[in-house]
Amino acid sequence: MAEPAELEERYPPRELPPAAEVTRFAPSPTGWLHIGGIFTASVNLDVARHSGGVYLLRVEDTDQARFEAESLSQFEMGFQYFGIQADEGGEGADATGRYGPYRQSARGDLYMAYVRDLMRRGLAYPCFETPEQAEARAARQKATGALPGYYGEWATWRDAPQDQVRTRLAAGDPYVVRFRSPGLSGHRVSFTDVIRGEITADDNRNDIVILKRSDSPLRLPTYHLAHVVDDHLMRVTLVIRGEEWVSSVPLHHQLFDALGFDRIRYAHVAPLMKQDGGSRRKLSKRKDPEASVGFYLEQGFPVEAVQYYLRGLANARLAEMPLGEALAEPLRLDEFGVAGPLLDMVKLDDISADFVASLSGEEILERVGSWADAHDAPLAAVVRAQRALALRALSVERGQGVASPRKDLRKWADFRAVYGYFFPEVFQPVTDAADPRFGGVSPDLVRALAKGFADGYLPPSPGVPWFDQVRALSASLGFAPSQKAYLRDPDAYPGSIADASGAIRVLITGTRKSPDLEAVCAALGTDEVLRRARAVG
RNA sequence: GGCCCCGUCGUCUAGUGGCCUAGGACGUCGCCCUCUCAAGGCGGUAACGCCGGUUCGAAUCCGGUCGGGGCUACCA
Repeated sequence: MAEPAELEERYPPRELPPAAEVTRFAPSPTGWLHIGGIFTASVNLDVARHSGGVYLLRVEDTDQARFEAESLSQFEMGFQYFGIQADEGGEGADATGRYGPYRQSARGDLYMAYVRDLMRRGLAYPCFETPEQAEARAARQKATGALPGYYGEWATWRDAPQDQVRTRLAAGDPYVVRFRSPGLSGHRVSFTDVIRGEITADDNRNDIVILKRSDSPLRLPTYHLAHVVDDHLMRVTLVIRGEEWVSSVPLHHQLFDALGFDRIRYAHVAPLMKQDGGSRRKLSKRKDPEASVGFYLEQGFPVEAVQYYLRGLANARLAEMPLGEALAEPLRLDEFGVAGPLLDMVKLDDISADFVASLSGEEILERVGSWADAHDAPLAAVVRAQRALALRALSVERGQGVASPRKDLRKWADFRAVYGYFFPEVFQPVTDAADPRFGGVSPDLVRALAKGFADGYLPPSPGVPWFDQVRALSASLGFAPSQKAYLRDPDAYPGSIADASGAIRVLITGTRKSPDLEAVCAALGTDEVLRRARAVG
């Protein structure tokens, strides 16, 4: 096993420009990433990139109980989708690199080297307290109003006689290793957080566990030791992590000091929140589907939209910029809000709709296609087989010369519902004249409208007011020429032009809500229009 | 309970003692456009948690209070 001095040489300081930051994102493999994780990872990446530094990914798999095997591939899918490419440690389990390994389960020897070092120097000690005893201790502390933790009179193994320790060791009794905290009760410490400024808090005086129980298959460190050892050895310069860690900083500083490492700067970012009844709470993967990165992939939210939204939450200034500019603009840590923002899916929808509306039909089709490949294979097949039709459908009220492009797509999962009827493979012809979708127009009139429309059908052509044929047909069947006219004297008409064209719309599209009928008919082609119009019996 | 952090429209926020009658964006409501939608145009709605203090003057400073969040694990 290596000595600390050798490790210093094995992992020397990086040769980087002065202002370059080495950042990292260190998720635990417990399923899909949390969307807040994507947020934090993006911030780390952004800071490293814009400072000319290095962004690395480290997998914190020290919790055997919560480990989920598929996490690693889900991480990769998530990072790939959001374009978060790590400079080091990014290629999953086999990641190699100058400062690796990048999975904590593969770094056992490193942690052990430092635990041994601390023990030799009397800064750590074995503790034979059983889980049951720990529970009893916590209960007694609670009952007597004492602060929880392993300290003072409660720290029974802190200064246990050497021979007692040796006996237990010889007997093979399981133990954990605890850090001998130098913290004094009532002692205050302060530090500067890059986002939150100066923070003063009680010093840590708890002898926390740094090495987990000796009877587990792998001898693993707790987060605290792993963080300090890893971020030092990987020569990280700025730890950007979730706010839940702020209160551990005094402890982490003690660990850095005890190990003889330089302290690292911290930036703690506020967590994404969720409205829950009258109050708010941390967005939770367990309770909130939108907390999981898998949700965004399944729904097919455009990455740019999600990133734009998230960046706007981080730096409000960026939310006021156009999307492209905001994505290129460096994030500024000192502009971060310190209170956790509510994740507003309505706002995200709005941003997404705007973004999709800025795309060309080709671009949309490209993205819908690759989304469907993974999440809706039948749709993928249709869209690829009918590329020309799909492009015609996506050119309806979209593309150059259109003043306000359609905003009916927010995410790729919407495509089937919003554009599905263009495709004969997806569309179900409406055959029943009494179908409720005709909205109160009598079956006889529906049949008359269908027949009249089909028999006299004039395909769209430039310069011809196509809709006039619908007006004429509508009028010939007694419908009012406008909604206003109808409302003035409802008894005089079977409905208005809106009802008549609505019925035709249902025949052609299966829904009362669709874009301009002429444009839809142009995209479908005459044969298909007539087939649909004649489907009703 | 202890420690830390935070408190401006429903949401994200602008605001750093007078430019604040508190601005913007999303939402929401209304009107217009209109063959239905998605949009678009125009207009409205809505906030400084509360109580004291400092000051000629406070959203901005101070104290208290209330509310919210985080941590308090052999989870990260």
